[in-house]
Amino acid sequence: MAVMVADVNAPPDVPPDARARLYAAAVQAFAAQGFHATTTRDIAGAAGMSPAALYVHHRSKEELLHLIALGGHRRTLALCQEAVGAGGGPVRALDRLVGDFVRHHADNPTTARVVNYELAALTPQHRVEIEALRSAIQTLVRDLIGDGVEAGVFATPDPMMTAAAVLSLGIDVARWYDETGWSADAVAEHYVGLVGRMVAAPAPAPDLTTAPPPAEERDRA
Amino acid sequence: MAVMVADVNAPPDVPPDARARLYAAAVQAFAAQGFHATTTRDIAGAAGMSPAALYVHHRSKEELLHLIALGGHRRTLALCQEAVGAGGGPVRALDRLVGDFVRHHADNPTTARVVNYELAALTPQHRVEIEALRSAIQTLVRDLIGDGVEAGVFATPDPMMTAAAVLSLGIDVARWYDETGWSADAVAEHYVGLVGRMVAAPAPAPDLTTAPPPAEERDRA
DNA sequence: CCACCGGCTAAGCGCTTGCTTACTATGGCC
DNA sequence: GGCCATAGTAAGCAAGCGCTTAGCCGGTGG
Repeated sequence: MAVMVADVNAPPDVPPDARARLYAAAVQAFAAQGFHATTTRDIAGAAGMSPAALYVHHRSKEELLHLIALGGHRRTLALCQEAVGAGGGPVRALDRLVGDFVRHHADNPTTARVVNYELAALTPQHRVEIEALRSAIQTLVRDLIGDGVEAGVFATPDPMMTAAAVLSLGIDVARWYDETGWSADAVAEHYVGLVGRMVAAPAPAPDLTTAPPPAEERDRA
Repeated sequence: MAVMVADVNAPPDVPPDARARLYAAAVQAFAAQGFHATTTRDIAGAAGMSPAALYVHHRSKEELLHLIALGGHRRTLALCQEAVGAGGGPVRALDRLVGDFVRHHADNPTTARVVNYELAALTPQHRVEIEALRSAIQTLVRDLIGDGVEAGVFATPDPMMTAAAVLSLGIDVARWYDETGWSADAVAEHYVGLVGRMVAAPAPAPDLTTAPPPAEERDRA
């Protein structure tokens, strides 16, 4: 039991030592091989300890996964909230959200992979908790895009689907980022541009007395 | 459940019976719980057979995964090749590729999840083989976008990154599609629009004697 | 009628798993 | 020094794992 700090989320714990080492080793192992392919011996060994040491600092292997997922989701949600809360209107908020979201996933692809692809291994209760955080993130992005459309600065036929696409773009970066040599900033910047074009309103609106065309007027051939 | 095949590629075998049932059960189980959390008993049981029956029709659990991954990737590659080979120029080809790619991943999210998220469980040799197919798909999309940029019908600062984004959009659909009530066609159509806007050249080119501005002229605020 | 053969299974082998137990070493405090 | 709490370990348990073995069963050809 030991310290039992009520665990804020991860290793801001008293000794930044063994517990944090186990946490870090679990992140690496879960990301590299998946939760179920990782043994408690793997984790303890990578942290330089005997198999039983894991249970001195953590209740179970699943609790480690829960800790990682919780911390990761809280950080992502906070990042999104800051982007939206900083003001400046939907355009600036979406730019910042996409930039920060992508940069975060490129800078932390290992954690992000665990956070996004290992959730099936959580207990039902923990799953529900994490799913609520994911839902909050999704709602935030949906509302941001919806607000922009209402304000006339974005144009997209279905804001919910577009929100799904924006989140997809960001999350999936973690899957392939470290196979590339690209810098996190370069990818983030590029993605801000892509999303900006995706949702751009057709014209800067020189005339809004007459009803604007409902988007979808792009000429392709 | 019983048969549930619907898969074109994998079991072109003599009896479309036990072998195909095991294959289908493996797809379901790998997608739902992951490869390592799935036991050979799970698969055989879901196929209505005893544990040992799996080994009458397949060499190992990993061979089943390999079969699934191979079939899935071949189908996706073929779909991309058809879109590009159908002619009509880069714009039409990209429209078709995105539409078909997204529709395929929405119609077969279960297979697609295995195909994209369980590759770490393959043996190194099988991994290499699958990675070659993925690389072919990626090259195809990169070249298509690159060609469009050269032809002046697309504009994007980094075609390789944009290709990564396009593939991300399509692949990630499989992760969330069946939590939604959206139709595959609706998602596909929407995504064709999103990608079209992402890569659209700035103007339909009414005047090409003067050099066109090198993209990035979007007014935001 | 029988020998055969492929599909299928009951039983189980050797090994690994997550986790527990019983114990030792260490260091601060009276 | 005596004491206890804490961090850590060696050993091991019950359960479950992938896969094999030996043999049954029913249909088919001679």
